Amino acid sequence: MEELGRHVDLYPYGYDRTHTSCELRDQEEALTASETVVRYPGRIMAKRGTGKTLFVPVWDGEGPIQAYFRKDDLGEEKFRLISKLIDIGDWIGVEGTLFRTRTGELTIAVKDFTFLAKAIRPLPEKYHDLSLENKSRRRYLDLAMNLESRTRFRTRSAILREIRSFFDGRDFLEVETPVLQPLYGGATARPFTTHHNALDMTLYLRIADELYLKRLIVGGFERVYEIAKDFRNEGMDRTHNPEFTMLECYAAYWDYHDMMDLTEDLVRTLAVKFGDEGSLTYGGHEMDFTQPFRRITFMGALAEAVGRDLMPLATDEIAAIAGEKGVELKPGMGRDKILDELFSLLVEPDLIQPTFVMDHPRELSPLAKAHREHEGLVERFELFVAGFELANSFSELNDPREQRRRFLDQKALLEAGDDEAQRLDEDFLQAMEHGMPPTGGMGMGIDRLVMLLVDTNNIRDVLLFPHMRPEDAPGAGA
RNA sequence: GGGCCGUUAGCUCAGCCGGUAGAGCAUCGGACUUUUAAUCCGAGGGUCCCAGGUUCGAUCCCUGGACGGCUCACCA
Repeated sequence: MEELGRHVDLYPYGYDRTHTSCELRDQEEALTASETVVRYPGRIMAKRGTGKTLFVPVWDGEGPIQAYFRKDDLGEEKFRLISKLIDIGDWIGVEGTLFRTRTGELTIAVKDFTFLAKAIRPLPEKYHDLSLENKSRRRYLDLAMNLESRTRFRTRSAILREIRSFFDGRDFLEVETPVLQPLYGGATARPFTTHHNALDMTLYLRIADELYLKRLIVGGFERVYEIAKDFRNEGMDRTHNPEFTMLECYAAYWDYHDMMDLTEDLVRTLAVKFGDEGSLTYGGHEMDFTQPFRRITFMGALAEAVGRDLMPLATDEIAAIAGEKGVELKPGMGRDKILDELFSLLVEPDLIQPTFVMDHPRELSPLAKAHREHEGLVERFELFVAGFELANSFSELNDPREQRRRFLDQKALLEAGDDEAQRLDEDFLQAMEHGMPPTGGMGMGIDRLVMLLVDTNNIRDVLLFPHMRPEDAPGAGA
């Protein structure tokens, strides 16, 4: 290091690149014929010396190009410096002409080279994958070592770009609403809590965007969407990270049927773009998105699974059936909660092909509008794919009087000890009292969507920096 | 939060019945002028996750803790 540092600048300020690795490959013929001198920067990923020559694969953002150092070309001193002092992991720029070795590898015959950044820690070993923990904890190493990993995250980016283009093309306005909220709402979940010093007040990290986006509908924006991080203070596992990305969209004058058409259109568009002609393989399941998505009702699917219509039954009768089917009944579970558990157990696992489940029981959906025909139900749908919920949508409740009653019901649940019950948001109610047009709304979990499209069963594979406990936790070893 | 499994060199991993530890890659020294996981010769590198306990002796057995993986519960 010291010896090297005396000779050259190890951390210069830039490098004038003439070609990327892709461009070198694409323009090989012309560049080789004209013996053009190219300048190519990247990271050294291996080092193979044969005495008075040295072969060094140099990777840029897209892939490798081999650099070839030859003593006769560089001179005794420079060749010695290079072959001794460059290491795997270093960033260098090489200048020279393009040729193919006799084994057919596209290679730059190096005339000159510069360090761009000297690595003082080694890259991990290249024959085995990093452990899952190290991949997640030190994503930079995963990305440095695995082209598939880079590709997966590029795909995630492309999916988000496609979603934005989909909504932009349908006159939806992309907006940003607060992450820090004095009151959280729009979903049932425990929040992260923080504190604003100057105002000396408690603030919450949002668990959903819903109530702010609806305020915008009240304000007169007819179509809005937001792609944003939400935060939920719940357990972490293969499909849950404390912060995750959610898409929410709202359209004035729409009901949940309109929203269902939009959702189907969006998901099909993505499946066509990122799948194999509109079909996707996920966890060994083959799914076809080209056909119209199946549409079933919540109670209808349950009736089929149980063998009888549960709608007319009283709570204790439903509880008895649920108990028989293996639902773990807890005290305080209402009728709709039991139905929901029964549905999760009996119906959801079989919803592999894209399926809309419609018209849910009312209690589970405090922000959805009552069903226009069926007492006790709301106008809601969930989209299931590969057995998990991908999207959730309502004809949004826009009657402020009814909304207040629903909030009061939730408040009663809260006081009864349900710490996930929704809070009464007076400011939101006041907005709604000014009049919210009939509105359709939809939310979609983007991380799960990406998991589906890239066929992985671990959310950490689609999050660049998934949440991990600190390696050196306070109190470790105590 | 519960259950099961794991934590050993920079990385990926072996380590038998309790006797103070190994491989490959990486690193360092040497040989080699077209290599592809280059090859060949040689060397260095360890708080065996942490704290207790049992034992003449613990990487190994026991207890507790930390972190990780799978899984169940909760949730998206």
